[in-house]
Amino acid sequence: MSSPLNAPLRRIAHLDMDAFYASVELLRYPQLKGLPVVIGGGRRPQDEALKAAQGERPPHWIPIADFPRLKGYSGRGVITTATYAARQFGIGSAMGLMKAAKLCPEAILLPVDFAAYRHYSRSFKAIILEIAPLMEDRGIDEVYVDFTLVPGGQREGGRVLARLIQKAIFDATGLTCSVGVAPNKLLAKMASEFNKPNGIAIVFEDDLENQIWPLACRKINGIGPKADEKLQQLGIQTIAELAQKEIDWLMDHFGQKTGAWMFDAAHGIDTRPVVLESEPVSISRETTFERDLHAAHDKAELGAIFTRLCEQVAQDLARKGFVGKTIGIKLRFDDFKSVTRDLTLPDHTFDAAVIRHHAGLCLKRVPLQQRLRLLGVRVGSLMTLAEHQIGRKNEAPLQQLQTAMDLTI
DNA sequence: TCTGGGGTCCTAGGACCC
DNA sequence: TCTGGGGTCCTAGGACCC
Repeated sequence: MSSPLNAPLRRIAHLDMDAFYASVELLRYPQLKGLPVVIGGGRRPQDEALKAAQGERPPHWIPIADFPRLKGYSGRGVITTATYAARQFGIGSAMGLMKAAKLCPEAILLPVDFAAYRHYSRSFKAIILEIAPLMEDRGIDEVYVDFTLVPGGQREGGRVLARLIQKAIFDATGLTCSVGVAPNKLLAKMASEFNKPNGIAIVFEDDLENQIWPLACRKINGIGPKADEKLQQLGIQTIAELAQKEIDWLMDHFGQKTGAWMFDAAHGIDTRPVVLESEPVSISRETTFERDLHAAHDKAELGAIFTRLCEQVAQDLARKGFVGKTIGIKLRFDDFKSVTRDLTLPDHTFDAAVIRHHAGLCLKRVPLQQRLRLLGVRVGSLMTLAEHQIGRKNEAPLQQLQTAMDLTI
């Protein structure tokens, strides 16, 4: 390495809460410890019924087998997460609730409670920020933290600071997490999976061949099912095998950008910084219907849902202080194929009626013979309301300036 | 009885401008 | 006078992630 002698090693941590939703629920209902518990549902009438079904049982509990008897039942819920005890039965996230009910009828079903998870999410992130100020938010249960210049961040390669953060989070919330510390985000993310739950893993540059190369390519954040399948067809299973390929070969098979990225990833190279703040690119709302709807036959119902989605997006924009000028829709048909349409306005907006009107124009561009299972509304090309207002103030002088220049030319 | 919701980023073609 | 390339915006689809 050509870095100056006294320069500290770059030490990036990835912290991942252990079984976050399930752990929060177990904090609230310790009686459920050790039992198969499934968290899911997520469809409004059902969730209401689920909460109403509490009766003699503690809040909102029912065996999953009772689920189909709930008012508003549509059978369309999926599992968001399952406890280890439930996983023993073969239940996994994204599985349909009915399939889970077959696998383990006595499993306890809890409704998803995002407000509670957000509360714990804010708590653990606030604790990290007190200890290490350079944190990147990666969703409700994950963060990256730059340990490089934090006091103690270099001790034992980051292990000492990782332990301190784990303890602070556990003391304040009762929740455990797993931490990986490595020279960059890519490796830290992989390392945080090494010793789950409540574990710490430290990776140095020299550990690449021993610790990273034996892993499946799928373990690289960014290689999903499709890329993995293609790699397998090319005879590549492990990261070691990926690392043996020439960059040109990878670019030929996966494109310039992806090929070069794969080459770097396989060699443990990742120069992405820890990003402290970022602004949203788009805001959307979508919903899967309780039953498939037909554009003509269910016109009124569909129209009401469409309008509600637009109003929700408009509210979200206003609440977060954004305006957008690309209005888009998403449809999913009964065969699960989806299409999108969008259009860009001359000016930004957060007006529900404007969004509704242009979303409606988008909808007119889609043939609607097939039944629909999902409808979504999105607003993109965002800017903050504040920026937008400044822009408007400058509009008049700018036009004057342009006119003046036209005259000059 | 299949398959939620909210995001980001990339690609690729066409329009349009210089 | 067809001949070229670069840049940006728009739109549609898809992979991937939490």
